[in-house]
Amino acid sequence: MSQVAYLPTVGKREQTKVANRQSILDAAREVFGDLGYETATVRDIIRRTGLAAGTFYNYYRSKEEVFAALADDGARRFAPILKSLRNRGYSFEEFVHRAISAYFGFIAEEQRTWIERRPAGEPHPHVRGETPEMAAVFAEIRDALSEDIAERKSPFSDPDYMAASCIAIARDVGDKMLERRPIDTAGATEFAVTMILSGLKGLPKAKS
Amino acid sequence: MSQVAYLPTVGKREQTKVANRQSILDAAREVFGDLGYETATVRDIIRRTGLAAGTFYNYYRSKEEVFAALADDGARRFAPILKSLRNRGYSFEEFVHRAISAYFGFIAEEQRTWIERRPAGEPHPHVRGETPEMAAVFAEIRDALSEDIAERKSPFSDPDYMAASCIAIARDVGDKMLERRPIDTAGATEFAVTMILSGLKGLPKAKS
Amino acid sequence: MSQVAYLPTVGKREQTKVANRQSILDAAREVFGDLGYETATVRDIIRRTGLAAGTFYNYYRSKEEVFAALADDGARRFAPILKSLRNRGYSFEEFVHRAISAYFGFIAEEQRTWIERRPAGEPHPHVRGETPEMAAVFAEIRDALSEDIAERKSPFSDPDYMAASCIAIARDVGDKMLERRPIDTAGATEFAVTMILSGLKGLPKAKS
Amino acid sequence: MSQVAYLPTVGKREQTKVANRQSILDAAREVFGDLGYETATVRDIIRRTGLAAGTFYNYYRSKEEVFAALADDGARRFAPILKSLRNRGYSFEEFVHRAISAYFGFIAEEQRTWIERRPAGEPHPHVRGETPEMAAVFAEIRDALSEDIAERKSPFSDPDYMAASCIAIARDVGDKMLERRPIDTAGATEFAVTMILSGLKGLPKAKS
DNA sequence: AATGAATGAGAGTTCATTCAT
DNA sequence: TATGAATGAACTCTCATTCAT
Repeated sequence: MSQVAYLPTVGKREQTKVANRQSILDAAREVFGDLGYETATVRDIIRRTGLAAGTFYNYYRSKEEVFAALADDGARRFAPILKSLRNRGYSFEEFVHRAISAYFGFIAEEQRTWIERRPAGEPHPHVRGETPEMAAVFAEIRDALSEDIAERKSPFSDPDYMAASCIAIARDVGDKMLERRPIDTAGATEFAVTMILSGLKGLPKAKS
Repeated sequence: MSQVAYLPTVGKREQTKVANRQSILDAAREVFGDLGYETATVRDIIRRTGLAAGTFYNYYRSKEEVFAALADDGARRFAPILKSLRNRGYSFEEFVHRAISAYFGFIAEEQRTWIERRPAGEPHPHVRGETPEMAAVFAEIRDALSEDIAERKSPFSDPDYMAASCIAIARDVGDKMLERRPIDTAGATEFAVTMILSGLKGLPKAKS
Repeated sequence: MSQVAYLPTVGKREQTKVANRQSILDAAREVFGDLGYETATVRDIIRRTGLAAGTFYNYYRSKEEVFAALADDGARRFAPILKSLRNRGYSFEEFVHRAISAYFGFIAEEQRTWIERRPAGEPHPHVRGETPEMAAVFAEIRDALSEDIAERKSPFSDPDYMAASCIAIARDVGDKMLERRPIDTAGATEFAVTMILSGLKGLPKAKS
Repeated sequence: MSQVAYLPTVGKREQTKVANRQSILDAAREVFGDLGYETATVRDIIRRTGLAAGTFYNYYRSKEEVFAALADDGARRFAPILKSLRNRGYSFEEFVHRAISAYFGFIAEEQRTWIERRPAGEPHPHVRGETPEMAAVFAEIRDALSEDIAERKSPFSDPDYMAASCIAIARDVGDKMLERRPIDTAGATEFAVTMILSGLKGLPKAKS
């Protein structure tokens, strides 16, 4: 009666469902970030959530599934940017610049939203401080770059090593960037792109 | 009884002690290689060893400790090479070349000794196909590079990003190198060094 | 609105109440048939029902209770036949014949209605392929027979063993009968009755 | 030193191992008897044992495996008797008599050793009061009988129903026998054999 | 020292049942 | 009355670690 007709009513049930799903995702992101994918357990996620053990399984069937959901989420949010990258007829230089810039922008934004407090002593060298979202987006960038390099019949030798190098620089400079305050995406982009492009220029041309 | 009295010998005890320690290390290396550090369990190591469960704890107190021992082992073997690098008055170019070359040589050798068969589908992007030794040596190289870059009052801006980039290239090109047959350390070195050096040259000079 | 006013009707509520109760019973019968009583879970029943989990508890308080309801149902349908058996002054031979015949007829009919597909490999010898209804009717027959034997001051020794034997034959021949195609109740009845009656005749008379 | 040389020494370890294995088997038998195979859980068994949860798995890998061990045990103890039955050239009458007698003897002995106190109210009609051993031995008898009947080109019709009947009588008279005090295996055997043999004699000859 | 069974914490998962909507 | 998400107990099983032998 007191409800405006054209607004879809959202019951309290619906609300808590959404809230729970979200809090599981949030908890999972934190746990994956803190512990790493392998070390993280479903129970860790649940605990951080305050929900009952069984509740987790109303939303996701396994650790893999939450992880995938998180990764998909990142990939989905990043998709439009990436798409714009793929379609236009950019020069290689332009492409690299935009890709790196987009990637750095994304992870900076991620980090900003999830200021995770990481205990000072790294529990183990293999644990990486990425959220699944970042990992997924990184994978997208990696694929885009590899593809672009492969497609362009690059004059340079060994596109495989080339792609690996570009990606390596992007990832590690990105990581370093996140450790600084304030986070300067423009500067990091500038650095990485320059490093990549002039690095590539120094390479010998492929034998024809 | 059957021992010749006047020759200083190692007692049976000592022998098996050494042998056991070694066989634990060997098993651990295989297991870490096959399963990754996180996924590997002490049980896995013991199983591959043929020893009793309790025996493990006579030598190492935990998975971490074997891992560290393995890493130390690698670092120790790599130390002389690295030392020679640090002491002489090489130019930066020379230094980079030698460092990368030494690193690639080391991991290629490692890999040759431990042809680990890794299941085709990477279960997760974060699992790396390195032995603890490689990881340790990588860390040494990283430190050496960072230090060298920092020390030289490099004319280039942002030594931190620079070091990160160099290291990133070294690691990822190294990884790719290991996937090829035959393993061509010279070629990979050539590539990585060129990429690094010409990349760095393209960077703007630091503001003075 | 669309209901004709002057006809006494069952409200929608009543209708769905009946329908729900029935669909729970149907689902339960299938589940018990497929999985066996012990293995079956309330969840299994609910799932096959399409109803919400909570709805089950508006009708039955537990698995035991649905089971009992199903059994009662069978017993109730069988009751008239059984009653006719108890009241008339049949000879023992006649009684046995009619009882067995009635039992076999009932279970054949049951089976016909609920062609349960049972997985080939019996997971365990104790799981029986009966519906609760069959079990209940079997219990009725067992009681009737025992009673009749006890009442008749049978000349034969050991009415307890006698009853057990008759019942055993009835049950197991009945089970076998259900496995054949076409189901031949007349033949099975013939066999079981003959076996029972001539078996009993061979027994020694009770000591007087 | 104080040990007699030709006696195999049994360490304390060995002793407790044997004792534990046995106490698991004993607990399992009780639990299966009380709860039935489906309802019984590994935890139930462990609990009755006083051992730690993990200890169970040092001996058996699953509920199935303990069950099988128990059944095998019964079958193994029964094997010699059964074998003597299969080999000799007994008449059918003689065969049946010996088989039933052996079966009743076995279950009486079982029961005597494991006077399980069963709560008065049967928790559920499907739960049978047999140990896995009895079940296994029953299966042996069933097979032997079926085989023998099938082999003899019996003049009687429908060997399948015949076997079912014989077995049914054996089982159910056996069950009843166990409920009486004192347990009279001779009497029960007499009854069952007579019932079976005279029952069979009454059957029509097979059509030739 | 080596052994290997015992231990008990804890992981993943399912289930009966409740209760706010 | 129907709904279905939340709950938490309980289950199976594995693991690191201890300790009597």
